[in-house]
Amino acid sequence: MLDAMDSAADAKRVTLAQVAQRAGVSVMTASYTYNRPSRVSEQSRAKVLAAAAALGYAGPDPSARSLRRGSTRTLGVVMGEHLSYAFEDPQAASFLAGIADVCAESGYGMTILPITGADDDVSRIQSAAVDGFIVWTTSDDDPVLGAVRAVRRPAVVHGGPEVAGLGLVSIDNRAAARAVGTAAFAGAGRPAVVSFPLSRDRISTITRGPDIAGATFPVTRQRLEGYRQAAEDIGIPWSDVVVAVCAHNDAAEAEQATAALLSGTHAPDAIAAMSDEQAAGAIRAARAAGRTVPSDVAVTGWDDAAVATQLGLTTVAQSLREQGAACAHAALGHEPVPPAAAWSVVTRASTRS
Amino acid sequence: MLDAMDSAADAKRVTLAQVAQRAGVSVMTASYTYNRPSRVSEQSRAKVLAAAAALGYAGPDPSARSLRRGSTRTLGVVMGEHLSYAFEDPQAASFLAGIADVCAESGYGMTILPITGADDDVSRIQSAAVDGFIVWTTSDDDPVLGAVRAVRRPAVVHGGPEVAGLGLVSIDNRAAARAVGTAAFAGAGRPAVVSFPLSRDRISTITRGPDIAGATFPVTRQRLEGYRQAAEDIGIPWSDVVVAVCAHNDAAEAEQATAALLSGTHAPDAIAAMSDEQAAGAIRAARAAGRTVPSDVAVTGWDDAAVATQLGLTTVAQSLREQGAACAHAALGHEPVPPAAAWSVVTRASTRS
DNA sequence: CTGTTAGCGCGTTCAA
DNA sequence: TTGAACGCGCTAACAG
Repeated sequence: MLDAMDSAADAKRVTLAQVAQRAGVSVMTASYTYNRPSRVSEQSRAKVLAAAAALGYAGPDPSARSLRRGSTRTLGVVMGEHLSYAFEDPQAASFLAGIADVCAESGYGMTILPITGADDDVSRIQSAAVDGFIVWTTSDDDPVLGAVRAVRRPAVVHGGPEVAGLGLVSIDNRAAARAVGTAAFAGAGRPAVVSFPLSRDRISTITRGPDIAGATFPVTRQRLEGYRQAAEDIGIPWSDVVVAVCAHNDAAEAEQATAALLSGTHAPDAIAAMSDEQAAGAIRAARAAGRTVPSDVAVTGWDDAAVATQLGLTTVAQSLREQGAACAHAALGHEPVPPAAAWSVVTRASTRS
Repeated sequence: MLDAMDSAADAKRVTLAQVAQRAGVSVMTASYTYNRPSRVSEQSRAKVLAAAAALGYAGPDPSARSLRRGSTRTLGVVMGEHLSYAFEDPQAASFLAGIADVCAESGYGMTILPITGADDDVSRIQSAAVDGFIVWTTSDDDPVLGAVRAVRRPAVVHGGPEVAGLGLVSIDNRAAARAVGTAAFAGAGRPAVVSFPLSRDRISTITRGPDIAGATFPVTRQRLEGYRQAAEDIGIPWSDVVVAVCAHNDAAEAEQATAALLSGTHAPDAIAAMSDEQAAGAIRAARAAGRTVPSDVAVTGWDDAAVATQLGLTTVAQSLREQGAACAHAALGHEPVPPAAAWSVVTRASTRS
């Protein structure tokens, strides 16, 4: 009965062997028709394609092909535990676009691995049918990193942390922070920082000279180190620098934090943020508090996004898109991981210097 | 020699069989350790995990598992030929976030299939190792649609076109356009439209009463039909309605197009756009031309994005995130495709009524 | 240009 | 609770 139904009309699962049989050729000829068409005579090819059409065969099964070839032709991207974050953050979007560019031209797919922060993250990594991994910046203690390393496939981390056995694509955050911090703090007496979270608990605080070494997000840590250096360069000890740690990269939260800073007794006259979004929030708060930028308070951002141009923000320019592409090339084994990505400080009207 | 190297230190490709052998159990026991841990004695499980650790075995091979199970636990998303577009458009980002939500909670991966517009798009679809497809709105004649249908896996189209055999998740664009168009055109004598492209060639033009039926992007077509209806409702024939067709969904291009409309001899006093981005561009152009919104020219957007709140735009509210989730559920076979997604007109200060 | 052989690594079957 | 055999669907490596 089953055999009787197993005809073209039903065709739940048509195999290459069935196609070959119907076409009156060997399975290999059918396989070649799909994989090396030039190695098959015009005649055979036509017969195979006709049989495939008749049976409703849509091409070789991708899983079987992957198993046989030992390659999935797909790259895995791990974007951190905020699912939506990946798509809502414009910088992350540029990064993904860079990966997509390379995948498209290489004929690769791009699998976004949803990470939830729960224990099963590790098994999601293990069971991902991908040839290589790209990990968006995370904390030193993220278990995902161990899982990615354990599967022994090519893998690259963007931003940090640096993990033995995995590549790293990043700018020199410390140097860039020192440079843009120098612009932010020029002529200032009370420099402040609006920061990304220090660790995965994402606690918001306002403190002076927080412990930098204890921060487990390496990108945050390195930028704080750069800002500390910039403060010390103008003779301000880190313990005098007020740092508003925000839970998320978000204009609204940065605005609130900046408002708090400015209403305090030791209101800053210079603010180095960690993103243009945060800087935009800081500027809004400054204006709401009746301050003029940059004369009353200088502000710097990071990333040189569209909003930076609009607001005339001094900021760090880097190409997340190129970095995404570099990660993809490295994960594909096309190119070695480049030593360090390019960055520059773009000086605009939001700083004094 | 090869055997000598095939030890834990090298361990290029460790199989479950090797793990089982080293653990002194059968392959099945090892398999159960990973797939049905409860069916294996504590002892055996420990032995298997120890052997796995010793050999550097990272878990069952995903491709082999997919082949055997007949399921990849991955959903494919087809986002159209602009690779970066998917990530740069905030609406598309929300949509992807909705899909990601569902994939995360279902333990599924999410593969973005890079579409280039070239002939190999079809083969990319065919060779995608996914259990189902979600197709972002495209044109009636997009070859991707045929390819998706041909693979006979669950598939959903968002927005349109409606394809036999594929599900459709969309709002009623025609009804929504008529409703928001009515708000836009209230009290107007010279209504105009700023439109998405009509077809895949993405030609920009400014014409009166363009041929609606010839538009191959169904979403554009349906919205134009709604706008025509809204114009006719106030006694203006479609042939008198000026339509600026933009190549892309982009504030800058809409601004330029609106500037052209307003400088013409028959300057509009009401503009219905197809996105909030476009509406934002239209408002900028109107102000630059010395017009007041809405008294000189009313403007409406679409999507109720953040910019709509900022600008006080009358617009169509819909949740792309929920629609993304609905697509994912349908593609997973969890739920049937819902009949039609919810929408509403949000009236703000950019219209007269 | 075409066919034969031999698995890729795993998990479902059935038996013990 | 565990084991042995088999095949998921396909393609690399060889002949012919």
